[in-house]
Amino acid sequence: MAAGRRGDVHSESIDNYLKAVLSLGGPEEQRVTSTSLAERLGVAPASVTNMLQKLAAAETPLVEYERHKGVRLSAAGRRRALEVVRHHRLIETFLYEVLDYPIEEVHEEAERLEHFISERFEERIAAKLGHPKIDPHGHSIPTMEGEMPRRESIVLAEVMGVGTYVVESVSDRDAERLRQLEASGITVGARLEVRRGSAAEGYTVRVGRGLGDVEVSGETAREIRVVVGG
Amino acid sequence: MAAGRRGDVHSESIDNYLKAVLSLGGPEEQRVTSTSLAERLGVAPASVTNMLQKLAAAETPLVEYERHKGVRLSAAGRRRALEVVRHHRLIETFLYEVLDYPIEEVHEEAERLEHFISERFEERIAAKLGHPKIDPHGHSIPTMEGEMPRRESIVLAEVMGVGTYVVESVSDRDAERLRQLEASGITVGARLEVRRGSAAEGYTVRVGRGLGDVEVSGETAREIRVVVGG
DNA sequence: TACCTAATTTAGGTATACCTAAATAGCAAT
DNA sequence: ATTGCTATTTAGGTATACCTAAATTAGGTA
Ligand SMILES: [Mn+2]
Ligand SMILES: [Mn+2]
Ligand SMILES: [Mn+2]
Ligand SMILES: [Mn+2]
Repeated sequence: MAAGRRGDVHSESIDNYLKAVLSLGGPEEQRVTSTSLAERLGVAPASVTNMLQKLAAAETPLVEYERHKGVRLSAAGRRRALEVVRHHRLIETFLYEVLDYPIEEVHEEAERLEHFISERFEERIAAKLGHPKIDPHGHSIPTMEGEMPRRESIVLAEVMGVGTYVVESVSDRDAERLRQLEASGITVGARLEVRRGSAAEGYTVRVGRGLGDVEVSGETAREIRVVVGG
Repeated sequence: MAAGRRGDVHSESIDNYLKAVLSLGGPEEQRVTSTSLAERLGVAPASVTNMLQKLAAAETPLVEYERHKGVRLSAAGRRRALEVVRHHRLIETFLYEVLDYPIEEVHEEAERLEHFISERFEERIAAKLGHPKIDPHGHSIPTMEGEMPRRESIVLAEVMGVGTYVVESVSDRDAERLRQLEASGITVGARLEVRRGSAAEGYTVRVGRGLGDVEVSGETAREIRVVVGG
């Protein structure tokens, strides 16, 4: 069978490709390479090429693809990607707020469920949560209309020299890292006083009104976004 | 790849076959024919044969299969089937109680999500609901240990002559029927006064302390279970 | 016992989403 | 302009879960 006449050609796999293109393309929506997609999705590069060609050739193309030049999302592709991200972040918020999940467990569950909930489910949990704008990791939740509010913040790894910041968001990707950050108090909204460091050497920060200093590796600093002040 | 060494060979499809065998086999766990499975699952009989042979040939067989003689669940198959039924019924209860779904919409959503929630999700919604024993349609929720409490009740279609009954459960399978039953007050716990009828001709019943009589087709009567008294 | 029919199984396909290995294309340094 | 390497694509497979059409079988009937 031809999978559905009216553009509703979704699948868990396709959804994940679209999300990956959205995320790797960044705010400027740059073209994304097959290799980076392969790495992100944990599949072989050849599989990516295949899928991209399929997505580009669909009745309603989900990506714009040019051989050897990477892809970007089409309008339809972006719409679906944002819909799935909305699901993901609403589910995370719901698991955290309503079902009392530990913060580091919400991502994995949301990563699966995001593809299978109905519009009704989405609407109901949004209502139950009071139409939240931010998820438990500090990320913007796209609106029902498919708008993703942009927020101004910088990656901690870009910070040079001392200063005081507030944690805007923390990557949800690595549960173990999240657990450690949680343990040292580096959570959304926390005050961070950078004492010294750089992306190359890592940072020494003081958290909240804590007494001791905390070490943050350069790698971890790349997963934390902050805003100036505090 | 070989799908998983340790018996964890589940998939949405397999889960649905196991549930169907459980349900069609009845309390006596009779052998179930390919044809009835094909009908229930909406697939071709040949597809059923294929799947049954696969399930029977697995490292840990999920069914006992004999050519031309139907199947029954193995211990492992029954365990998984009951696990999925537990998911289904907990999800329905959750959607109904916590997310305020209309009763006739819970089944379809549960039918999908039952395959994708984690053990943690199961545990958390069970806790949130106070470890319920009955779902919104009046069906027993299997325990965490895989026990399904048996309840004594009869199908309304088996009722002969007049009498008073209480609705124990209503099939969740057909949303439209459920909406109509809801509208005429035939819901779990309702008092039913059977005025006349039979499975062949349908029934005339008085509901609760309602004044008017309600007609229930023989077909619908097969989807309602009642207990004597009220 | 031979026959008939309905249920079931076998055989041969399709589509999705992967994979490995073998081309090929882009591009940068000689 | 070549060379050489890496990124990417093509070609050819695998596994799952379906399907249709063509056997085959189990039972019951004549
Ligand atoms: Mn997440
Ligand atoms: Mn996902
Ligand atoms: Mn149900
Ligand atoms: Mn299901």
